[in-house]
Amino acid sequence: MDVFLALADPNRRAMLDELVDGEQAAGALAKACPHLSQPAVSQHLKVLREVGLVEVRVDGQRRMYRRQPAALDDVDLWLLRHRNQWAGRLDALEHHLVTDTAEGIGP
Amino acid sequence: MDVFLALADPNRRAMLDELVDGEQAAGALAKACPHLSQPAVSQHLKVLREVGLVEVRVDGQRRMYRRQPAALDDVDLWLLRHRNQWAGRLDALEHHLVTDTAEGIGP
DNA sequence: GACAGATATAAGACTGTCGAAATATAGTCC
DNA sequence: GGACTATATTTCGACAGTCTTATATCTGTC
Repeated sequence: MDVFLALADPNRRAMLDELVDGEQAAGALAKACPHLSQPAVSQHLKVLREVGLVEVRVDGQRRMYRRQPAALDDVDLWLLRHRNQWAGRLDALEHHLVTDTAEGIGP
Repeated sequence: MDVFLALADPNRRAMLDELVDGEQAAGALAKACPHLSQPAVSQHLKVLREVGLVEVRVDGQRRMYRRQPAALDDVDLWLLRHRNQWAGRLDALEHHLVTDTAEGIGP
């Protein structure tokens, strides 16, 4: 299993999304994915761990997970080569960004 | 099948890599993947077509394929949110880039 | 040490994907 | 129209990934 394959699963991407705001306990992540059982979440976390996308910190009886963005370097490198029209496409990209996340940024 | 899943296959990524320098006929792509049969290549091209990563142009009895980088926007958007330490990580990224591709750039 | 909570692991069924072989379609040349 | 080339599609078997249920492990509390 490599990083690309790990990111191919929507549930795993959603779990990484949950971690954007900071570290979370495995249980909290499980509650954030109500359509998944606890073992399913644990298995996904194992995959994310194995490819280096997350790291764990033991805190009492909880395991706190945090992202490890360095693991995305491979994906970044690949994308950079396939995005050599960067300058031309940045506008559309930025437009998407603003449109999609504006409601979460206001005062 | 979505873009993330399409990119999860190393053969499909290799085929997109082949297209970086410009459009290629399906046959040329098949020859670039000697470990794959012609039907296998055709199936991968179908997947890439369906998710919008490539487009076809009919030229006589050949089908010329070219990349469609706009289809990578979803991936870009996702990565941007997971790379908010950009400034801090750019150095490492650039270092990788230079190290990995230097031999192909020289005078 | 027994118990409860949080998380991980094991085992099995199900599903989807990959690749090969055979076949079909479409264009070109004679 | 027939032979030939290039590409696509279909069918099938094998394998890998994902989910569920049941069980194990570890930690803190009484």
